Amino acid sequence: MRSYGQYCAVAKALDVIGDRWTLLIVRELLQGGPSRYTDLRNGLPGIATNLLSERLRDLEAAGLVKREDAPPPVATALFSLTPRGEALGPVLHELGMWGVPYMTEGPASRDAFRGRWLAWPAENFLADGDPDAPPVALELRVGGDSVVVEAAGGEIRTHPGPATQPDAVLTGPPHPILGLLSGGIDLAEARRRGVELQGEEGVIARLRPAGGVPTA
Amino acid sequence: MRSYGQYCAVAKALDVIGDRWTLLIVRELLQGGPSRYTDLRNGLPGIATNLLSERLRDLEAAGLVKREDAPPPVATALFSLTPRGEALGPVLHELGMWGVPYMTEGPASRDAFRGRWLAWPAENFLADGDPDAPPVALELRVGGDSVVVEAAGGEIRTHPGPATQPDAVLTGPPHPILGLLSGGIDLAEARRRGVELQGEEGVIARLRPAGGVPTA
DNA sequence: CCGCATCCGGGGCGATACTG
DNA sequence: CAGTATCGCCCCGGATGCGG
Repeated sequence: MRSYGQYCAVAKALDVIGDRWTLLIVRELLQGGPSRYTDLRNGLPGIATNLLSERLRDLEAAGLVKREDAPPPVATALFSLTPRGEALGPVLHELGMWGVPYMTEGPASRDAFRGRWLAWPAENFLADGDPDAPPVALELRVGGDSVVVEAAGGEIRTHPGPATQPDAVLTGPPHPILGLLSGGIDLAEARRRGVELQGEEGVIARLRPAGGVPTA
Repeated sequence: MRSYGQYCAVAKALDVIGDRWTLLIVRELLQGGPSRYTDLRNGLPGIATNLLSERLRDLEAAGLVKREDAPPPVATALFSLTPRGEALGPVLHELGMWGVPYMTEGPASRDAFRGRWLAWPAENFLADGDPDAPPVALELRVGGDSVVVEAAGGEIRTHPGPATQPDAVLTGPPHPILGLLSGGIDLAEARRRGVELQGEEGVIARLRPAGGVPTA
């Protein structure tokens, strides 16, 4: 990308990751770990193939991504983040948190969706209402893939699913699940809109203790 | 900007602030407070006037910026951030911190510079080495404007200068000042490269206690 | 099938000129 | 001072081709 020509940390950062699609590629690698070209293409609906390959080359040249030849059984290239690339985690976290309000308005007509993208709304809306209780895991299973939300000791963590032993599983379309997490609708209303809950119902109550949005 | 068409918090955020120059305009408003058009133009060397006005319109439409008619003595429009715009503070902070390493390599030949841009390197490299001592203020005066770095109770804060009663003032070209802050060069070498120190020399020692880069 | 390279149309961007 | 107007260019998007 064309440099801003400013001796400023923010401008220099944008010189490196300001190109279109670049941060979304980093998002994929952060959430999915080492990935094949096709995995990335699949996680980035809408990207043109030439842009993906060009960005990967740029990111490699900038030292954020490294390309490895996979071990024998796979025999294909794997892209993964270098430490410098992983250091973008906090940036993406803050950016995602800032963007969560745009999701509560519902998806635009033709928006693509992946279940793992619920990680940011989950971290934003949920809290561990009972820090002294044993850890619980809630799996959100939407549109073919899933995120696991874990609450332990007052902390909320998310990582790509599926979970080995989830205490509860929510299945259904993205918008009512989001409404349930944010407190905009209750469980009965969510069920009416296609959400199914397996496992302990108490998990939901623990993660959304106030019945509203905490720390808004 | 063209939407990514993804129902993801990060993608939605980039739909709003992913356009070129947009985050740098927010940077100016965050650091400088309510600003006139010309102030923004001055703080954003390299931007085309049509882009600045177009971005300001977009930002206003998105609810991140509000335009106010200034009080009588000034009689010109002032642009300032809404709460939603100010909520980008943590994003810019993380982005700036991530970009600091690109500044230690020195400015490119034709890079523009403003003293306040030293805020991020200062927050990154400095620490309060003596939390129990009374607060101190260090002013960095570079290229016509300045930042104030305050250390109090173990915390480092920065805000646009000048300071009312600085305990020390560093004046000089950006690169050796940065080298001094980062620990890459010592005070004697910095002086050789055009840096001048007024006030208490001990302030420098307190802010760079280990003589190296803390929490690297 | 995977991982690109190439080609081409359209629009965002950059620089300058111009206006109230 | 605070923008608007204009124009060339390059980045981006979409489609297709192609070697391993």
